[in-house]
Amino acid sequence: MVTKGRYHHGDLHSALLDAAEALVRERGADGWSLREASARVGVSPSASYHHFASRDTLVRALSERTLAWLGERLRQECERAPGRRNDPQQRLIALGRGYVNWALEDPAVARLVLRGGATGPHSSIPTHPHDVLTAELDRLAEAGGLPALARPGAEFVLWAAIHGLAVLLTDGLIHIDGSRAVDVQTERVVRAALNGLAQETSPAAGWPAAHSAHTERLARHRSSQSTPEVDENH
Amino acid sequence: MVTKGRYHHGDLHSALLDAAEALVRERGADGWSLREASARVGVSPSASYHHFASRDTLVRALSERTLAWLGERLRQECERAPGRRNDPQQRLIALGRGYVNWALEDPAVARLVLRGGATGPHSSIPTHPHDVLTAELDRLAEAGGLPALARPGAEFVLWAAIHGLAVLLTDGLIHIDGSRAVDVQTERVVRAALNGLAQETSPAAGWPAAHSAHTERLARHRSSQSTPEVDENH
DNA sequence: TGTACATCAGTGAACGCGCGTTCACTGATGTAC
DNA sequence: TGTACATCAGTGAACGCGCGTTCACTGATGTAC
Repeated sequence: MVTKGRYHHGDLHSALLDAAEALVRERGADGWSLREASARVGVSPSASYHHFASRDTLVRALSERTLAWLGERLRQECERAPGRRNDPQQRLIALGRGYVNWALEDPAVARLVLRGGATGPHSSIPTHPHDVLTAELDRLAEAGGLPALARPGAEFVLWAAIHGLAVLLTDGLIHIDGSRAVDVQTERVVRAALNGLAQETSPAAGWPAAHSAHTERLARHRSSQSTPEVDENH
Repeated sequence: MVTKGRYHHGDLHSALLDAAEALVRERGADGWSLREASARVGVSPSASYHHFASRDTLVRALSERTLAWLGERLRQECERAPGRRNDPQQRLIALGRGYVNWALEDPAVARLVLRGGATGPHSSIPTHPHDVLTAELDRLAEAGGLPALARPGAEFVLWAAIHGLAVLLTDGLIHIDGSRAVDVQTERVVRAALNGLAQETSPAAGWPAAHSAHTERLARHRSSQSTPEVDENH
């Protein structure tokens, strides 16, 4: 894609996202400006306002693009998991590793994305990481690896464990040397959570009580499509 | 403590920490400035430089003060845990609840503190939350609630689970309505992790592989005290 | 007890900076006829 | 195929802002004699 010397850039939207992503990697989640991103693309700062309403909008768009990419990656990692008959536990371990390894490979971007709040109210990310997790837990439950009474809300237990490990590592509160050791630790965390859940003998009181912001957004989005006149978030 | 009209403030150091803490609560972890904190105390911006080398130093000091306070609070919550004979599992559930509830009660400060990195290289926090956790796990292991082979590194599994839940909640990625439901979810997470760990039948390969930044700092600090000439972090 | 003086903890003005965003504008593109 | 013109996607200057930090200074404190 040749863009040299052209007055119209061609794809400034993606180019700005790319530049912002690179800046996040170089300078940290907050250590960059809209002006820098524009300059890097070779465009005046005001040009970005034809593509993003504000700096914040750009950040959110980057967050969503990354989440969609990550969701797809995690889905693939589950498919590639070892073990005959597509062992659902191995798939979940692969998912956890994918999440944690991504966070360590791209810590600054991960901090930006996982910090959350940055996700827009109407995002509809095709393959959200959270959706991949719930699907894999459904698969485990169907295969008998998780009692039916333990299934509701299990995604929040597992997500907490995996997410916690990921952010403790990217924020430098825990150090683990070597990617092999990281995998071992991730597997331990996932196994402990799954085995602990599998041992539950009574359903959690008052369930379901927790909701993922992503799922809530989806629900709101769908209901606003069927009955647009009650959509409070236009 | 009357400070009105005095040229010398008396305790500007703590006053600045207090002001910064209040500003974090009002405007978020990053939405405030050294100048604002000084103004709130009623002092010129430059006065703060007699007490903190930079804005960053102030942030770190606030972080450490809060961690010390939290550690002490968690220790007390463990003591107050229900169950006869000081049931070590109940104590760990109380610890988890203390951590998560604190994060929800004071989300902006929690984000600042838990983001980490903000803790100085030579901090020696008297009762660090991480120390409380390891002590409680030791107690559980001694009481027979955790096989000896599962003990090494168990703190990282549990910490990941609790920390993950706390940050997912404060960052708004998960919503739970009502503090009772939060307690239920926290208990579920802690129980799952502990029960999963208790089921382990072989020690994790290559253990110990993980280190908490806090523990590392302590070790470095101690060795630098005994042999100050090899301290690389003066 | 009184005084000289070093030290400590403030002041206030200034530095240089880069930021997000707006505005009137203009060059390029693409479509209708 | 050629032309008129609406629309789109840029420019560049300016706005107002608050920031962290430094500097020469001064008022208050406390200690030695």
